[in-house]
Amino acid sequence: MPRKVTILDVAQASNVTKSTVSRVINDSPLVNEKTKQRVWKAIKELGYTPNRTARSLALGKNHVIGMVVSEQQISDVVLNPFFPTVLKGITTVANREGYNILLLSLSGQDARSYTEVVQRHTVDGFLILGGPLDVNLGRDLDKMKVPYVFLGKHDPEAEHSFVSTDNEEGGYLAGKHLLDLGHREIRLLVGEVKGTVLAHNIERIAGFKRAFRDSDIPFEDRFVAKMPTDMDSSYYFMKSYLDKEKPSGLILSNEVTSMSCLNLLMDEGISVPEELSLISFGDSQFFRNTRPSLTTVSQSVEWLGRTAMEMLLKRVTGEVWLPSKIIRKPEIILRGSTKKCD
Amino acid sequence: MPRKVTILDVAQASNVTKSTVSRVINDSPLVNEKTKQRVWKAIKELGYTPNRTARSLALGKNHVIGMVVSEQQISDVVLNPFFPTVLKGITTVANREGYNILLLSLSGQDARSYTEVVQRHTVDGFLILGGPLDVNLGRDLDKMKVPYVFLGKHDPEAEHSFVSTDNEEGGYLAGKHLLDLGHREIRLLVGEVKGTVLAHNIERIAGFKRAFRDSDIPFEDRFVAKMPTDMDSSYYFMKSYLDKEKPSGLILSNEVTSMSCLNLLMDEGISVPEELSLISFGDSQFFRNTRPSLTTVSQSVEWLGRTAMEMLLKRVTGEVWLPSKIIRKPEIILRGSTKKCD
DNA sequence: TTGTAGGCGTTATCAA
DNA sequence: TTGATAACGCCTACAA
Repeated sequence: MPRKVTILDVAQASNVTKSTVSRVINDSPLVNEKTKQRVWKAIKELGYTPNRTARSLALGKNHVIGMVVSEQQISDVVLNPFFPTVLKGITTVANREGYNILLLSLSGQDARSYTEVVQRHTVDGFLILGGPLDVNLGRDLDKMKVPYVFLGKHDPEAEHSFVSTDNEEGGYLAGKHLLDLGHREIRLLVGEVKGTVLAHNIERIAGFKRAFRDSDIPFEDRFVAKMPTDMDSSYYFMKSYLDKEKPSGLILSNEVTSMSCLNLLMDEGISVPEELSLISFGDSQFFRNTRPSLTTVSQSVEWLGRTAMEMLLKRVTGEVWLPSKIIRKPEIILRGSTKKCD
Repeated sequence: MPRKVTILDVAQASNVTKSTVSRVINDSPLVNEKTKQRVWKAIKELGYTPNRTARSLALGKNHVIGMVVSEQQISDVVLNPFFPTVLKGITTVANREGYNILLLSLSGQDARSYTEVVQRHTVDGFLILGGPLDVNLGRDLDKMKVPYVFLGKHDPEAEHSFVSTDNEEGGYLAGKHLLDLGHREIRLLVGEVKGTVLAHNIERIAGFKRAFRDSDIPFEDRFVAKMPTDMDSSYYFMKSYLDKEKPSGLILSNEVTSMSCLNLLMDEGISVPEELSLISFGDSQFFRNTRPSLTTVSQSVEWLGRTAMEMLLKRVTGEVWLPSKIIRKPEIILRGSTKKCD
């Protein structure tokens, strides 16, 4: 096998030095038209393609974005439509701008394991997928001048760069919708991971309470409950929960638990929305194709991915360096799973 | 901001040269225990982490695998559980072995765009996700000594490295199962992409026919039909198809069209399996959680991902270089969507 | 056991 | 307009 053809081979073949070849492939204006043609000819004939690694080393830039997914999440990925959807948004922008995505999974959650990754891989920036992170991470990365954007992490108080949806508003919308329909026995069920409720759900609960205040209806603690997040456990949780509680309206925090719930209700012969109104948080497209289709507080997950990537590339190129936040208002998409309480 | 700490900084801090530091971080045996300790101490204190790009350049290796997804596929990714599932298998192995995944999307389908990618990115190998590829690609990559594995591409004739399931056998299993249950009006519906039937479906059709031969039942061409693959089109296709045809058994080629079909049958009030028996090809886990749960010809998608990655890494490390093929027999998982024809 | 020196493939800064 | 030459950060003979 012929060894890889380098810039030097091209230089010799076209009777110039590497410098000139380098200028040619980088489209520098200060090179004679004639030699330029000669060099291109040699490039074509030899089948030369610049080596990215060498270029990265010289430039300190890669055109590669590290997409950080905690190991826990990467296991949850199956059947949870969040990941592929957000990835679609991310890759759309990345391809358009000539960047590639390096999948990085992290075992630890501390800032140190991130900064280690930062140094190990010469990536131009990090897109960090949600989940509970060290509070100082954003600050540390900023201090190290490492471009990053959090996706789906919503911590309005901190000076981080992130793209997220307004979860408080989402909780409000869901609660308000059911209350407006006349439901009084309504429940918000939020997932718990290892005993803790994730930040976005805490915000949703806050919004949920606001809906009650807003409607002058007293809120009671029993209106909120925690549940497991995987398909099987959530199914059995729902089963026993509905043995005790008899809500007329139910709000679920993600696609997986909503599917479980839908399955259970079908198995138990409880009809939606006749006997129970159902709302799910989740991607706008997902519950369009269930039976019944679900009224959804929409997350626009693909939009999240696109926007986060665009924000990140602006930081990478230096176009906009300052930390910035984009919080998108969710919308409630009315479909067939909610009706007036009679 | 302090500039990045390099091997030289460590060397100076510990009163040795870069060579020694290099030996220490690469765990070379020929270095004094005492200096080793001294160097490690400096590494810790300075927070040094080796730069991967530089290392790649020197070594010609990266510990990065390029995962090639055609642009068409990356758009199909949403809601199609194949991608996240296979990705889970891939990342599981990659993490275990210390490799990372670089997402590469390709616009072209010709060998040239691949070889270009091969040279551009210094990745150690390519995992190439299914779909219709240039027939010569495998040969060309082999010729260039570029490690690769096709995933889900099954071309038993060619001397390629690939991991796949035995689609012919899958078609056979599905057909045989329905015939054994006494069904005679059965249909195999395969997706068509831009007017062409993908290779794996052609094989399934062959197996489907074999099931008829095997049962001494004459096969008729009308038993096989092509259908669109996206959620909406396939729904409307099914609608008009079932207006004309009245099968008692139906086999669908993937998760998306099966969901459409399930939705349509529910909308039309056709009960499964009482009025129609249904079989889907797809991941073993997916249809466990539909109502009814579907009898599935299982693809073990996660296994595919794991196995392909393991095979690839063996080629990358040189442990096994020769092109090899792994074809897994599918199994039929009996669930609630098929019953005896009465 | 450690140091020296050259190379991996590019880019960038000077001179010429 | 082009050519030397020195980085970029690490690895590895070869020498000491």
